[in-house]
Amino acid sequence: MAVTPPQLPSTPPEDIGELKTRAQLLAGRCLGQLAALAGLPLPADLSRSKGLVGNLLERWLGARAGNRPLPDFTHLGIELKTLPVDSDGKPLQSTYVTKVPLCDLEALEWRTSSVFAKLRHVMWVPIQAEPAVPLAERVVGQAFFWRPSAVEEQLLCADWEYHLARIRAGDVNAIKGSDGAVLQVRPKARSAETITWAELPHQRTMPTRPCGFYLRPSFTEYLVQRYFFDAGRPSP
DNA sequence: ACGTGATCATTT
DNA sequence: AAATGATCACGT
Repeated sequence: MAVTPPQLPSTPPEDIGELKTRAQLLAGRCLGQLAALAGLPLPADLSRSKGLVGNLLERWLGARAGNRPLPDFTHLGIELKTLPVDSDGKPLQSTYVTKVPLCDLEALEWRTSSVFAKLRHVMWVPIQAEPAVPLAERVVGQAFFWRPSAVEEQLLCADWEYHLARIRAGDVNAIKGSDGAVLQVRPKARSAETITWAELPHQRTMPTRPCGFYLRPSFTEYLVQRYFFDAGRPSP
């Protein structure tokens, strides 16, 4: 049977089934082919195009959340994340989630937070990302869907609450990348000199480094392992 | 200027 | 080698 090249969708997927169908057509294809079919040039490397792979997959899957702090497939409540992996399926980078909030801090709650909104339902798309492989030859993997289990949500929530407590206390500039078991707070800005203002409770404000929440590679590695190597196994 | 898409590059 | 802190491009 002839292999039909996929076509760029013009509309978001109507349901998760359509999203899975689109992803299935991309699995096993290389970035060079997908970029060419989309009419986009591929640079030699990602040093000046760090978001290129994510943006390319957004186009191929019909994601349209723009830069809003909402899931990519807004009507489905599903967030798209590409996951750079090596040949063993091990993540090579942390995963950016969303900006760390610096205003209306009193009212924030885990269940209504941007982190929870983004991670409640994630479509992970592994992408071959070893630097030795030319960008155009890197292969798109099998996508998988993840909803945090009760235990996983508790891990995320505990880190989020811990970070928020420090932010509310005015200690955001003291948070280190080593803080948090699965969810980190790290700089997220144009440069180290970029400054924004945190609106702390009781109308205090303070100059602050813009930061983002990130998932540690060890956490996403666990998700990959669970999905691809533990699926369907009987419980002990 | 800010948030999302992330990876880069230096330190540990 | 892994992790942390720094950085690049794009759309709005």
